[in-house]
Amino acid sequence: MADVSAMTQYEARLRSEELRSVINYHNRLYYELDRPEIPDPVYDELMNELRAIEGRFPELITPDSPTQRTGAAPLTTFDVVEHRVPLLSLSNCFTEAELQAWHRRAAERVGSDAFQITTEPKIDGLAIALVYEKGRFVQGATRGDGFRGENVTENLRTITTIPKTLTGEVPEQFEVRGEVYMSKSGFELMNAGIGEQNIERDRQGRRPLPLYANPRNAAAGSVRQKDPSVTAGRPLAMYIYQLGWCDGPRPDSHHETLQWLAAMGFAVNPEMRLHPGLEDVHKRIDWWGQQRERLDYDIDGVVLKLDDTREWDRLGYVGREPRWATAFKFPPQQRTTRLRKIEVNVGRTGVLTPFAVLEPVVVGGATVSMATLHNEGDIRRKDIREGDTVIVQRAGEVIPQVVGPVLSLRTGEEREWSMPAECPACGTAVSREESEAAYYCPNGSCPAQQIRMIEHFVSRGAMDIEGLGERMAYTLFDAGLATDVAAIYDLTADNLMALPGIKEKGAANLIRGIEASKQRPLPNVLFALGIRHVGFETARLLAEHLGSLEALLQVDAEKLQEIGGIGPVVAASIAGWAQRPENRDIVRRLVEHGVNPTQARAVSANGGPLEGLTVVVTGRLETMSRGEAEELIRAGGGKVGNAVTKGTSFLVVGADAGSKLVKAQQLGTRVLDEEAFRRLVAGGEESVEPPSSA
DNA sequence: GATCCTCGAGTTCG
DNA sequence: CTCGAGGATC
Repeated sequence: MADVSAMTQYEARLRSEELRSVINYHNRLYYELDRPEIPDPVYDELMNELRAIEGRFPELITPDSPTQRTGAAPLTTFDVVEHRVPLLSLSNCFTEAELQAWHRRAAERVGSDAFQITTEPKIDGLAIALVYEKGRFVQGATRGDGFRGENVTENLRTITTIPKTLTGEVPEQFEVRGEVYMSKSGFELMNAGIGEQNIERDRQGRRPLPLYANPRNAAAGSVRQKDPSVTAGRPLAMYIYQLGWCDGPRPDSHHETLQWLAAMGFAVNPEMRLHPGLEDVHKRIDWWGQQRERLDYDIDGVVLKLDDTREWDRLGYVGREPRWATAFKFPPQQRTTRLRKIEVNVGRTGVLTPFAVLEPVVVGGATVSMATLHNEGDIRRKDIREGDTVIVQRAGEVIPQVVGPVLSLRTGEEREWSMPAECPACGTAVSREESEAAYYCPNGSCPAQQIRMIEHFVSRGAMDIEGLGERMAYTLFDAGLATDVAAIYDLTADNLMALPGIKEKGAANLIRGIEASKQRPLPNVLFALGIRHVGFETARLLAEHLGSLEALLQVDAEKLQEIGGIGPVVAASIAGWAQRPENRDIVRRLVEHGVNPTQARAVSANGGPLEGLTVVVTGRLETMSRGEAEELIRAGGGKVGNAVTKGTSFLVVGADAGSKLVKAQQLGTRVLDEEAFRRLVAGGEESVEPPSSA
């Protein structure tokens, strides 16, 4: 978002005009066509910027500004329903300070800060109002613009969690409000189903059906189907969160109201809580921030309401937003920012990888300033240009990713990008194999590649040299002390102390780390050499075949192919590497320096509890590290898998598990938690537990 | 020859 | 985590 506080009035006017037209455009896509082009948080951000500008320059507010409405005009294909009491929106809080400010304002009007508050997860679905007469469901409508919505009664009748008739004593006429949503698992299944239909359609030469981007869009699209039988086939559900209007007496508190509604037969979210004060609310919000991925529905925040409904009238409204409620919004997982330029990174194999240099932006709690763009083809496909406003998200909550440009914000100043003709590190002309996606720097002595090679050599899983990381690798290379990986073993304490920032102790530590690395197992050493196509797995196979480091100098491409898992390409790569004089020299010097790989422990013959099983680990484990878990699997005679496939025996799942867990559920793969996994490894689950074990 | 699976390589932030 | 590509398998 642009810095509004620094804008001149003239800039603000231009920007607000631009934002208004962009937002109106997206409103139309979203509300009328149900085909949003940008994700909700991005839309929210545009709205926030416009609000910020209008807040600072109120004279710029126009009657047609999207901030002056709560939605868009309803679709014409459904009958219009006038809401007897409008469905308004909630104010938002993004920080603790904003939340406290809301609480303080409420406390002033209540005359005390000792009031109870309810919280419930804010489900990302669509708001719906249901009208009941004499205990029967008679009408359901979307929120629309808050005053008038669409009559979608027939479609809502197909949702099983919406009661058609109520039980017990109920008011003559009343309205309830809630959220219609689609579960995450239901959404995955539905999209998978559409995917299968599309394969069939493709065979028949028909156009594919559109996939829904997320559960929210899927829910909205499903409720607004012309044919109720289509809606009936969609996995929709509804939670009621409020009593609208009511002909008759109603409870004096929000939590009692919800209990009352639940007794009538409505589905009420079981996660609703009553809190004595704001401190307790904070705890619940923090908890939700941690746990929200575990829910089977998307939430984008937590809704707070004063529990005492008699206060609601006294507190009233600010504009369109009630003072007695607010929504605490979680930091968005997607944001927009400006893509300043595209630069190129050189990998250890010479692969050139473009990455985006971004205007720093906070996404999901971390400041993102760079993101990989994979390769030139990907940039073309997504039509990403330098200067674009782009949507950034964190894949799997961690790795920043550029989703794509916001086309509607193009100014015409953006520049298309293509791979430079020369390597940015050494200036050598780049090349690309016809069939491959990546460009390479063909210069083996390119400094960037050499540094990456050293980083790889010393990294965890390879020689694992303590005290030698990315930074030190650069320092050594820069000082001419690490011309190749074998040169590391020529280092002396005196050499090191001549370098800036290294004193006696640091030098001694590093020398000790280098010394210790000489005893790494053979697979690690082979992996460390950085031979193309030889990752850790292939290095293990190779180690079993070779038996020693020296044997690498005698390899033969034909022989290598006899090893299961090694084909012609990998064999040629290994043999080619071993043939080159500079590589032979490295191996010889390593051996001379006493790099004496201990042979890999023979794969435990049999009898292990995991014999013949492939195990995949995902999520954050509580009592062991990822590496320890993998060690346990191997020790038990099992194989460590990277991805969940139908060959996977079971999945060990920790906290915040992501796509792997979803995949396992789809495939019906057995899922174990840490506890069960430990039991299995410890002695097999069938084994009889001795009575003494507690 | 097509398809499924596994592996390799590059990836960001704190 | 994601993509691309190599290897195994039918």
